[in-house]
Order: sequence, then C-alpha cells, then structure tokens
Amino acid sequence: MDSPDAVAKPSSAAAAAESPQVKDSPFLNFASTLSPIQPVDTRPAAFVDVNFPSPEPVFKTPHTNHLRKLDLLRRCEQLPSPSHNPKLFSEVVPPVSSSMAQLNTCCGKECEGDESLPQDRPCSSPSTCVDAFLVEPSEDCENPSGSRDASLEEASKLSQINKSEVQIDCRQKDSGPVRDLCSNSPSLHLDQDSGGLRTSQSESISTKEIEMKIPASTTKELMVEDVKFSYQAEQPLAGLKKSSNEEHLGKPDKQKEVKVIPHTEELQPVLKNAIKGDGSSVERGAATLIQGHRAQDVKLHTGSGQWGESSCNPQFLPQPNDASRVVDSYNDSCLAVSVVSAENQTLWDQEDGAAQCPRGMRKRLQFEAVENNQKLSSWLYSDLTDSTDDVSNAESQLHLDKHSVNASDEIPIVNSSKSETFLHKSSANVNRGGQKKATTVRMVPRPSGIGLHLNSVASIGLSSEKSLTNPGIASIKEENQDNPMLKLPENSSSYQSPLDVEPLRSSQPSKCTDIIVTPINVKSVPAKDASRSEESSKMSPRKKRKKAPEDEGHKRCNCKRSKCLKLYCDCFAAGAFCSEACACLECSNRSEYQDTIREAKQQIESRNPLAFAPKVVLRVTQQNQENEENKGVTPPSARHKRGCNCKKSLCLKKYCECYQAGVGCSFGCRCEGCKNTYGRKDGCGELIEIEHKKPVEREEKDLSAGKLRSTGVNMEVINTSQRLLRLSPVTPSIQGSNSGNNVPKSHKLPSSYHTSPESGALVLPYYVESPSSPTNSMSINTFEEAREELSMIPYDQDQALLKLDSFSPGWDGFPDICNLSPLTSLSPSTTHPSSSKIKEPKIIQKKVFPWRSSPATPLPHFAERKIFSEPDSESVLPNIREDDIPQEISDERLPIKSVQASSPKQKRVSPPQRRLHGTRSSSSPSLRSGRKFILQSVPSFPPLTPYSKNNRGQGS
DNA sequence: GAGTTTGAAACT
DNA sequence: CAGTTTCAAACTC
Repeated sequence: MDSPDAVAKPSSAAAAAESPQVKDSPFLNFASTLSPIQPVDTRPAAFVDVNFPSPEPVFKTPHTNHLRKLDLLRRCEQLPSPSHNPKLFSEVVPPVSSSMAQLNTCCGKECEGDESLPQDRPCSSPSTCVDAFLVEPSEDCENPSGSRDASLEEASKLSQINKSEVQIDCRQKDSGPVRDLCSNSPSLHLDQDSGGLRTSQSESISTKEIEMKIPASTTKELMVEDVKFSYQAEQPLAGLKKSSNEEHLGKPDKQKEVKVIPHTEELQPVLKNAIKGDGSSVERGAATLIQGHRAQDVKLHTGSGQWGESSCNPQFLPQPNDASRVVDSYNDSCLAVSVVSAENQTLWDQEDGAAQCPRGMRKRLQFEAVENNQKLSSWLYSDLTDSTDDVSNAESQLHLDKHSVNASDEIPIVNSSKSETFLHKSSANVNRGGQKKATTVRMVPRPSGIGLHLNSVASIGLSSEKSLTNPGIASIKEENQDNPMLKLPENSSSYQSPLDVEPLRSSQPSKCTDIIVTPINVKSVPAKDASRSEESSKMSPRKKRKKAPEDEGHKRCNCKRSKCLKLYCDCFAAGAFCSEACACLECSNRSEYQDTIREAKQQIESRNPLAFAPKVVLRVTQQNQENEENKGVTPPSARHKRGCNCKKSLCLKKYCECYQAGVGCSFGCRCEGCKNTYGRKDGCGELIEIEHKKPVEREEKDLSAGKLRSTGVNMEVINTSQRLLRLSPVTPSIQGSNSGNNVPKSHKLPSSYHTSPESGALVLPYYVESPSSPTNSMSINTFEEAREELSMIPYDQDQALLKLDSFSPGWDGFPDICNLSPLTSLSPSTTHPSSSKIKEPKIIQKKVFPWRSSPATPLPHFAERKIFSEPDSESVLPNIREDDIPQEISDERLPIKSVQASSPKQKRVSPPQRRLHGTRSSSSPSLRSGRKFILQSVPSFPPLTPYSKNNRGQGS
C-alpha cells in the first residue's frame, strides 16, 4: 500500500482534495508521477481545457482565485495527507493562501490565479493538484497564466513532473507560501527538505494517513462526490475527469475528498450552483476545499490571511481592499457550507456572519440560506404575523432582507445576518407573540362572564360611569387598541387583574362576553404592563371609584406592612398600582417596582392562580352583557367567585366582600346568617346556613326573593344533599373553596387564570347538568365543554362565575346559576374565602354531586336553592355555554391542566375539555346546552349515583 | 382620628 | 388541611 498504494493514494488524495475532476487525473498522475509540479502545468492545460467549458468561467471569475486558493488548499490537503488532518490543512492552507497571494502578487494576474485554479482542476490530477499547489504558486509566480494555458497534456506532464520539481517549485516560488504549505503539511515538509522523493514519501504517508483517516464509508460518498465534482468540473476537465474519476473510484484518494464530501454532498449542489453562478471556480475551489476541508480548516487558512492575498483576484474580491474580507468570506463560505451540510439553519446564520463570503460561495450558500431563510421566514411569518406587529415588521424586514439578499451577494449576507437577527427577533417575537397570543387567546375565552373585583364591583356600583365594563375594560380596550395584537374581543370580558390584564388584552372575541370587573375599580386596573398599570393607577378613576371615599371611586390603600404587594392591598389585588391617593407606606406597588410586583404576584398566584382574578364575576349572556356593559352596571348576577365567610356581619356590611361588591352571596359563600341584601346565595350562604342555619337562611333566601324560588324543592334536596354531601357546612364553601384551593394549584397549570373556584364552579354546573344528562355522548361533549369552560373559568376565574349566566341581578340569576351550574355557585363558592383558590376541583366533584346530588360542596347550596328549584339546566345551560365559549382561554390553559387540575372532577371532565375547545367557539347557545350537557356529563360521572350529591357529598 | 371589629390573606 | 397569625379595611366612637 505504502509505495504503490501510497503513491496512488496520495495522488488520489490530492486529486480528491483538489476537485473531483482534477482528482481523478491528478490522482492518477500523482500516483504515477508524484510530481506535484507538473500537475500545476496541467492546470493551465486543464485550465485551458477548462476554459472551454463552463468550469473555466468559474475559474475565470474572480472566484477562480478562490478556486486557486481552494486548489491550493486542496493541494495542501492532498499533499500532506495530513490535509485530512484539519490541522495540516490549516497549516497548509495558510501557506497556500500565502502562496496564492504570492502568486497573485507575483503574477499580478488574477486570471492566472483563477486560471491556474481551474486549470488545476482540469489538471485535476490529484498529484498535479498537489503539485499544483506547489507549482501553481510557483507557476503562477513563474507563469501565472502560462501554466494555466498549458493543456491537459501539459497538466498530465506536470503531474508527471517529479515531486522534486514540485518541491523545487515550492521552494522556488514560495519559498514563502509554498514552503509554508509544504512545511505546513508534513509531507510537504519532507518534500521540501528531502526533495521530491520525500515529498513522494510524504505523499505516500499522507495517503496512508488519509486512508486511515478516511472512513470506508466515505467511499460511497466519494463516489457521489466524485459525481458531483464531476458535475462541477466535468466540462472543463472532461478528459481529466475520466481519469480522475477512474482514479477516484479506484483509488482511495477520493476518499480524502470524500471525507469532505459528506458535507460536500449537501454542499455540492450549492457549490455547483454557486459555480454556475459567478466566480464559480473560486467558489468551487472553496466548495471543494470546504468539502475536503472542514470549515474550521478553511477558517484557519483564511485566518492565515494568505487568502487575503488571493483577494488580489478581482473575482474574489470585487473589493480589492478586502483581501481579509475575502479570506473571511471564504472562511465564512466554507463555514457556511459546512454548516449547511451540518445544518441548514446554522448555515444561514453562519452565512450571515460570513456575509463577506466569496460571492459564488455566498450566493450558493445564500441562496440556500435564503431559501431556507425564506422557508423559515415564511414559517415564522405565518406565525409571527399573526402574533404581533413586531412580527409583521420583522417579516417585512425579512422579506426585504431576502430581496436584498437576492439582489446582491454581500447584501444577502447582510440580509442573512439580518435575517438571523430577524429570526431571533422573530423568535423572540414569536415567543412574545406566542405568549401574547396565548395570553390573549387565553384571555379571550373568558368572555362569558363579567369578573369584578370586589373592590371594583363596589366601585362599579358606586361609579355609574364605568360600571362593570368600565375602567378595566376601557383600559383594556385602550390597551388593545394600542396593541393590535391585544385586541380585546368586544365581547370578551375584560378582566383587569394586573397580571391578568395582559391576557385580557388578548382576549379573543368570545361569543359570550364575560366581563370581569376588576377589583380595580377601586384602583387603577393593573394594566398589563406596569406602565399601563401605572397609567391606570394614575388614571384610574376606577380606583377612586371604589373605595376611596377619599379618592373618587378609586380605592386607595393604606397598607403599612404589606408594601402593597399582598392581596391585602386592594390596589395590588386589583392589579393596579398604588396611586398617589394611596396612603400606603413603603409601597412597592408602583411602576418602578414592576419586577417586584411580578414576583409577588407570581408567588401569590402560585398559591392561588385566581388570586388576581376578579373576585366578582358577572356572567352575562351576550345580550345581558351588552346591556350591562352598556349600562356599565354591575349585573346583579355578578357573584363572588370565592364567596364570603362572613360570620358576624351577616353579609350586611362591607366586611362582606359580596356585599361590598354589591353582589348577592352565592352558593359559594360560607357566610353564616347571610342577610345580604343584594341577594342571597341561595346556595352558598344558604348552604352554610342550611347546614348551620339552613332553615333560617332559607327563609331569608326566600326573602331574598325569587332566588329561593327554586329552593323549594331544592331546599329539601339540598338540605338532604347538604347533610349528606356537605357534612361540613364549612366545607361546602370549602368544598368549592377547598376544591378551589386544590384546584387553584391545578389551575395554575392551565394558567394561573383559572382558579379552582371558578373552574369548580363551572365544573359543577356542568356536572349538574350532565349528571342528569344520561347520554354519555352528551356527557362527553359536555365534559369537554365543561373542561373548556373550566379551563375558561380558570382563565376567567371570575368569569366562571359570570358564566353562570343567571345573572339575573340578584339571585335570580344566582339560583339559575346554582341550579344550572354548580359552577356558578362554585365560582362563588370557590371565591369563598377558603375556596378562593382552588376549590374548583373539589367543587367540581362535589358540585357535581352536591350540586345536584351533593350539597356537600357549596354547590349543593346552590343546588339546593336554585338548581333544583329551577330548571337549572336552562339557566345553566346558557351560562355554561358562555363559559364554554370563553373557552378560548380555556383552550390552551384548561385543556391541558384544567381537567387535571380539577382533581377528580377534572378527570372526569377532562375528556370534555377537548371537545369543549371545539365546541366552545362553536356554540354560545349550544354551549349553554353544552354546559348543561357537561354538567350532566359531569354528573354522569358521579351520576352514577342518581345524584352524586348523596354519593359525593356524603362520600366526601 | 383612634380604636375596634371584621374577614381575607398569609403563614405554619 | 386546619388552625393561627397577619394584615388592612370597615366600622364605631
């Protein structure tokens, strides 16, 4: 192997390094002759030949210089089998480049260099190539163009030329670069030192090494590569090719190239294209080099700056001064190529980075990159455009970039870089957008209900102006306007929790509009952003409205120890920044502390995802919503998600959040002796009462008006159910709340948004209805919807409550809600102090049962009062629908977690959620029914027992 | 305005 | 999960 093979191999290797075409002949030549020098001559010859076909143009083109460089590199590689060794290449390359530079400088003819390169290729004999490296420089120096002109025969002769010659040449010519090259390549060094023989030896060695290095697997690749190369060089080298090809095939030399090839294969097409394009030759060389050499090697070479000399070739560097650039570009191109092979994307980036890459290479790369980029960009665009303006802008940029890229090589690079940046941006945007979208979407889902922070509610009530929709909504709308992305669906309920605000923005148009009255009323709505919040806080008349006797309706806080970063702080709870009106001490709830605020919110949400959800949710049918929204009045139907736990205030004082919000207590409430004038929760308060006070409350409830109307039967049922299910009155609320509590955590999953309570509430309704609904299908659908609703709820949290739809002011709605949806009750229940966070899951379960079946959960309360009493389903259904509709939010959020989140119920529900998504949007009305169904379905789970109530409530 | 009451939030 | 503590608002005087 060593001697013969070595010879052949080295030659082959050299050939491979040079170019497939050249490779073949060169290799053979090398093998036979080992004289690199001759090959150089061959180059000219080949070059001449080459000139004929397209290849020549390539060489001729400034790129040809590159080709030279490439050739040199190849040679270097080839010669020193070490070329395989990247190191060697790197070493060699610089010399080569230097040699090239010298040549260029010496010859002062770019053409020469270029020609030589093409020639080299044509010479293609790998040996020649190697020689060419040595020779070329020398030749170039000596006969810049002459060598090129030499015919293939000459080339072959050259190839025949002894290495000694080559060595000599190297010494002579390069004493500089060539030597360097030689020196760089061990083999070359040998050659230089010992002379041609050594070189041959070195070559043989190199070949050995190469062989060793080259994986057998590469052979196939080599073949392919050869083909590719042949494509590239075919025309010019034609004759040589055959030989070279044959050699390649027969010889392992190709393998050397082949190594490169793997990468090159991919690159080849590109390279080919590039070659076809402008300075194809140079590019080719570069490509080949690249292929043969690793990008790194190339870089190293370029790094040597020798290539810069090559820049002398006008082709390479349209910009004469940019020798360095050229080199860089080369490197870049190489890199890019390698990258491409490795990763298209990376290519893009690299290319971008390489903006300066040689045109041919660049073009190729760029094109590919461009295409890829375009693809990516298109892809991104599609995504981004939707997502955000920024995205659109970015897209536009990208497009521009693309165009520009197309326009010019360099530009393309720039473009590519831009594109990269753009991509990054876009990615960022995407993320942002995605988040936003998600948030927006999520937010959107809420629509059905109106959420109000208690504070806000109160304020709302106070402030006729803003009413439910008011400030928060207005702010949201405004924001939305500002942010096209964030457009709030008109219908969508606006919810302003500081945190939530953002999502709200995104609120999608929901069939049903859930209006979440942010507690903010009191204070500025916590705008999405601190700035907003700031503005809102500043602006917030809302805040003033509510509490703030001092402020106008605007709440103020007097926090002294909480730093306004706890829910104790109304402002913070409302998602609003503290305003000047606030008397808080050490207030951190200010725009300047957004980070802190966020952290605090996160912490709080971690505990209770719905913590910032509006405490009061109004569910309004679209009609209702519109009316209400228009009116700006908090719908009586509004409820506390969590409900109150009043024990002494009888819900007749502002201590009671329900009362404060101007909302009747709901099933979710745990209040004792509720006398809420706004309405009693047939369910909630009663439930508790029922348990505790049942009779009295009932009466009261009855007093509360029709609220109880349903109660009649329900009451009894409820009572029983409560007794059974509820066991603990406290729990009832708790149930909701508890479940809610638990749920909230789960809610977190879906998104902090839907708090358990809500979800629970929603869930319940579903269950309620569903339980009855026997049909599994129904249940399923309903479940899905329910999930969605749930998910929605979580989102809306409050909305869930709102969704209850009953909204008839007062309890009427309530009962409905209760009846229809335990959910509604749930929401309140959840809202109940305890339940506030997560009760949902429990609620759901409980509700389901309780609601219908089980009083256990607060639901039962509702159920008792309203659910049963009324055709719950009716009211519920609509409510449910709304909830479902809101889905949007739920979709993302709920779907996944909501179900899970809601413990057992969720599980049950989970299937429905999926559907819900689909259904949500679909039917507001149907949704309602859907909810009912859901409820039914849900109950179905529990349903098992005629009314889970017994089972669950008791069971629980 | 100070003190008390209340209930939610937070913590254990 | 229940109980306790903390907190701030609401209320009373």
